[in-house]
Order: sequence, then structure tokens, then C-alpha cells
Amino acid sequence: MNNDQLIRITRYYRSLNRLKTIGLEKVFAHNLADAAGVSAAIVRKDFSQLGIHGQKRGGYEIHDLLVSLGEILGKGDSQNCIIIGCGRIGKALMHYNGFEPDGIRIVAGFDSDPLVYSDASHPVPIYPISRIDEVVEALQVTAGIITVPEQAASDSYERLLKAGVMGILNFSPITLKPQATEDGRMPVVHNINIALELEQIFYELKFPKVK
Amino acid sequence: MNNDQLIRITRYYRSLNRLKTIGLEKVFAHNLADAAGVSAAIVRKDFSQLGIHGQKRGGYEIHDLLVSLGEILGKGDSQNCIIIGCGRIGKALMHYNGFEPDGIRIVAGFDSDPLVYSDASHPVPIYPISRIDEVVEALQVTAGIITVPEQAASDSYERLLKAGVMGILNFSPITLKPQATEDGRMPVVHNINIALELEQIFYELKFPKVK
DNA sequence: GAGTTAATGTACACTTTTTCACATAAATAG
DNA sequence: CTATTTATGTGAAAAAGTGTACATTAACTC
Repeated sequence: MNNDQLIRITRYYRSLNRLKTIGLEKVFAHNLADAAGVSAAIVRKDFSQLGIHGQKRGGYEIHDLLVSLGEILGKGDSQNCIIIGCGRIGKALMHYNGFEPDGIRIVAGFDSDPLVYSDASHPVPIYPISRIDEVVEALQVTAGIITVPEQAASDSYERLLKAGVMGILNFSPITLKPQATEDGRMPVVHNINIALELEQIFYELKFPKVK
Repeated sequence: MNNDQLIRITRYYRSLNRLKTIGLEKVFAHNLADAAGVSAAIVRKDFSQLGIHGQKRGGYEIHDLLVSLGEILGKGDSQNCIIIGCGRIGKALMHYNGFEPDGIRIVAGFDSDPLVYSDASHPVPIYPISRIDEVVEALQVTAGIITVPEQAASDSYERLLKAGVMGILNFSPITLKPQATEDGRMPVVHNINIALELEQIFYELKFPKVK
């Protein structure tokens, strides 16, 4: 499966959940395409490639789709996540309640500052970064979110990999690159650079696409 | 200029700034490719298309590149930004100091809660959402960051457009779609969905690319 | 139950993006 | 000064992705 397709599938999944809560039971490729911001042809092609079949003229059963896509996306597996760097952004993410519907759980935070990790007034326990290995093992952590300052990003990244956390969501302005670990595993890294996003927006405003 | 290329250019710009602070003066397409995570051929092709020329065997002058790319990216223009929704994430972004090096300024926040907007202990003033039009005009705001709960996202979006803010960075889980305004202008919308990013990471971990 | 309509499924054409390959120019070495 | 090395610049090929068109099937209509 390619990357763009994966993005689309997570979008479909999300949109389908919305449609379901509204009370719909069936959906047409065209509707889903609108909701996910793609063309209807691509929706059909995606499903076709994934072995998902609808009913001619009847569209697709939302429930079936959610099950199929859910399996593909690995719903039901443990999706435990830790936060490295409990500054403002890290704490904000800890309190964020948009993860649960997707089965993602923030199970712990880490910080280098004793004042932070000895403070118990957080939704999840915060540990000193030195304890990362044991916590990762004990809580079956599979992904980590990096919300540390720029200069600490590489170190956090290495510690995560060393602790066996192969999924990384990086909010620091450094672009972290996936590199195979000693045991040959390849981490999955997504970099979100907020300043960069804004820059792109300003550019696109300045030079609108004429299309 | 296409979208992927724009992303690459902002990456080049950022990487070049780093290389410059290290003390380098020249850079080869190959180095920059590594730093930006693309292939060397694509770096050369990008520059070629942008009319940027290096020296055969000598690579590219970092300073010249930064000037050229800076012009393309519109550095030097006012890049004033407001934050809609001053919850934890909104406040965290207000305190974020990674915008300044890029010339981006957060100039105001907006919230619907009187307890929030009457509190003066923030780095920038916070106004009730009803005052958005006047503030946008007075402060020459060109972009807005949406950090409100899901149910308020569409409303925030519409208010921004109505106030004339055509650049939108949306952190709410709703995917906002650009739609031409009454006066025919097309907004630029970037959606960042954190849960979705994590989901993709979990998927990629589960089914590693074999390549 | 024949005709019409509505939606899927997919082959094919088209477009965009990336890589390859190599000509070109500059610097260095002998 | 000639040969060699190194990196740019770019046309052509390859690959990837998208859209179009239409055959196919199912439901509805009369």
C-alpha cells in the first residue's frame, strides 16, 4: 500500500465514523469522496485494490467498510503512546481527548526536569527520561510523540529507538529521518513542523494557483 | 510551482539555515538532498526550474540560495497570524518561539469564553471572537490557526473567511475544505490531524514497507 | 418482464513526478 | 597543458498517480 492511499484510508475511516453517527447505513463512492476530499474514481479504485466490494447500485455498507478498514488499520491492537517533553505542547497533547475514539492511548510522559516529573497533577504519570526503557516495556508502548525543544530532539529520538519504540511523531522543528536500527528494524517517523506549514500557507497566499 | 515542490523548498530553506549556522558556505545538491530527505537529482531539478544556478564542481553558495529561496517564499512580507481557540493547544502555540526565526508573528488570540479573553496573562492579547473583524483589519492578519474543539471548527472557519483571513492552519479533527468566497478568492487551508498521523504510524508499523 | 436508471469495477489514456544518463564546465593533479 | 575528477544541468525514459469512459450489475418503473 502506498502512502497517499494510507492517508486516504484513514480519512475514509474517519468520515465513515461520522456518517455512521449521523445514522446512515450505506454510502456511495461519490459521498465518501466528497467527505474525504478526493474523486469518486479513486475511492472505488482504493476499495477495489483492498478487496472491498460494494453492491452495484447499492453503494457500500458503512458497517462493513468500517470493519474492513478497521482491520487494515489495525484497530483493536494496542496503540499505546508516550510523550517525550512535557512542556506546553506535550501537556496539551496529554489532555487531548481526540485520541480515544481511535483507540490510541497516551500512557505516560517523560521530561528531564524534576519539577515536571515530580508533579502528579497530570492525566498520566510523568517519568524522568532515564526510566524510558522500563516504562516502555511495562506499558507495551509502540509509539512516541516528541515535543521537546530543538536541541533535545535528536537525543529524544535516539532514546526512543533504543527503548524499542519504532513509531515516532515529531513536533520539533528538526526533521528526524528514519534509520535502520542495529537489529535491522526500520522506524516510522512523521515530522510535523508547524512553522513550516504556516510558511507554506503564506507562500500559497502570495502566489495563488491559477488553475 | 507545485505543492510538493513548495514543501521541498521550505525544507531546503530550513536546512540551509542550519548549515549556515554550523559555518558552512557552500553546499552540494547531494548534501542538501540528504538534509531535506530527497534525491540529489530532484534538488538540482528544483533549482534548475527556479532559475537558481550553482557552480559546476563548486556546488551552491548557501547565502545566495537563502536569498533566492527567501524571495520565493516571501520572506520580509508581514506574516501576521491569529489563534482561534485559546485552550491548551492554542496557548501552547502562543508561547511557541519557533515562529520568529521565520518571520511569522502571532499577534492575537480569540476565544468564546470570557474567563479566557479577560485574562491578561498571555503573551498576546485575547479577544472575544465577535471582535475578529476589527482586529484582523487593524493588525493586518493574513493567517489564522484553528485550535478549537471539533464542534466549533466550522464556525471558526467561516468567521475567519468572513473577516478576510484567507490562510488557515486547522488543528481540529474536522477536515476543512477550501471553498471560494463570495468575492471569488480561494482560501488556503492546511489540516493537521494529530490522531490521524498516529494512526498512520501504527499502520506503517504493523505493515512495514518491504521495498 | 422489458426498459430505464444508478452505481460499481476496471481497462486505458493522460498527466505529473521522479529517476537515469550523460553532456558540460570547473578545479585539480601530474 | 593534458588528463582526470567532481559536481552541475537537463533531456529522455520510467514510474506513479489520476481521471475518463464504459461494461457490468442491480434495482426500480410501468
